[in-house]
Amino acid sequence: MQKVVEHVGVYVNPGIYIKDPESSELGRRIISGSIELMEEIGFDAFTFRKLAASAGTTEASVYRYFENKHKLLLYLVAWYWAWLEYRLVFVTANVEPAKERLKRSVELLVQETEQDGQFAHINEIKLHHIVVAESVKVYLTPDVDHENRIGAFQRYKRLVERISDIVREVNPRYKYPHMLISTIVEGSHHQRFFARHLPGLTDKIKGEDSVTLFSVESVLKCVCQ
Amino acid sequence: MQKVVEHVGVYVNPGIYIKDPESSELGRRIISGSIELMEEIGFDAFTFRKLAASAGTTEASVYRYFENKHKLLLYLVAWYWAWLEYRLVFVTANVEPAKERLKRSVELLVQETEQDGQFAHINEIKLHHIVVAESVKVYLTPDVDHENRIGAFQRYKRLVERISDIVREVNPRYKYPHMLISTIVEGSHHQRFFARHLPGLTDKIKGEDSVTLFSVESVLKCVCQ
DNA sequence: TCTTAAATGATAGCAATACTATTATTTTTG
DNA sequence: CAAAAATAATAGTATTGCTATCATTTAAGA
Repeated sequence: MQKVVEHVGVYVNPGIYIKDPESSELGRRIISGSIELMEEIGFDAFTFRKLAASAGTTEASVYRYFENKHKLLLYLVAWYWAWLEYRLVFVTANVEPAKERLKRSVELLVQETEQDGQFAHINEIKLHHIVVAESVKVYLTPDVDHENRIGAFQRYKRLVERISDIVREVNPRYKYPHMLISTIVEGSHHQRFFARHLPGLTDKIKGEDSVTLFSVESVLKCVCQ
Repeated sequence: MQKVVEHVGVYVNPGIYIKDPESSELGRRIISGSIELMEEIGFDAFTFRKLAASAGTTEASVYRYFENKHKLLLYLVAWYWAWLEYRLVFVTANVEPAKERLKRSVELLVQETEQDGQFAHINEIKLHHIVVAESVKVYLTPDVDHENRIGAFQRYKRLVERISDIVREVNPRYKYPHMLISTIVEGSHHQRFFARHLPGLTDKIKGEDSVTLFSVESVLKCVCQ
């Protein structure tokens, strides 16, 4: 029997996995092992065979948890969104005015990640690297529509929805809240990647986190006035 | 011997291919065939074997033009950037003030593509779909740094540079011109994709091209004031 | 026009990948 | 402690990504 472990509010849609990796020691080893390995060699070179070897199990066992490596990436990214949403609650609680809440939300979305001690088997910093480098591959696939139907992007959509609500609070007449937020989120991933590999496509100013400053400034300029 | 065909200013860096596909009839068939096939089945399912079949040639012959399918995608995307840069010259020629030139440039970057009769073997509309759905895969790879060194992203970087120059003309004190432009370009791809598959992440208002309106409005708000 | 080189086609083959299946062994749990 | 569930061990298959070989066509130079 499978127990549903609802880990302090960070909870991933069951449609994504075959067997909940939080429900067993091997499952957690698969998750932590895949974060290590994928961060190191990238999604394309990542295989279940290599994962099994590095996590001390077999290919067949990994397949009992995830249909394929694409679903596993989906799981990692969905976990990341769930984790962000969970933290969003704390970051915005009792903050007034709405404009300040918006600022803090955007900072949460785009800032470089710090380790969160609560989840022993998840290295959040490496997971953030994976999200930056691979998360677009999660929806840029011919199966988007099907995966959307099974709720694979629920967590992402809800996060964007929540922050769009704050945008509307700040300026109810602003026409493109979802577009603005999803552009900033995806954009921050690209910009972090560009800063490392294609500096000609970004602006890195010494001594500041340019991505965060740019994101907050852009959102506020677009929404207010 | 290979002739270099510099097709009305749309010219791709030679480091990307083994043999210039513009230099032979088979080469052009490979390009047009790959645009058709890749648009239909997506980059991941696309293989040289399938391409050869649909273009009436053999796998081995395709390999004489491109090292692998990744390089072929690189070529298609680089061609697209070169084509955009070529059109940018016309769109901005003799336009004053700089703010109007910026507006038109952004429109060119983010608008849905129309067919250009000049290039018989290239379907620009389908190519734009490929760029929207697959172009991030071109740099989100462990080989970015190497490919950057061989000039694979030259065309993209130069396009962003040119428009950043216009931004600086409009407002010399604006701190993040490259970030702004590359965010808007990549963002427009995402938003077009979201509009089709994940509408919850975007805002589609009937009777308008929301992506273009949002992009122009955002750039002007960020740059001016 | 003949000769030679270059480009293409036809075919084969190989290592790696993405799975599936089978059976043996261990672990869990009622 | 028995039965069921989970995992390990191993094997196998179709597809992919790529290389190699050699025959044939096409183009180019003398």
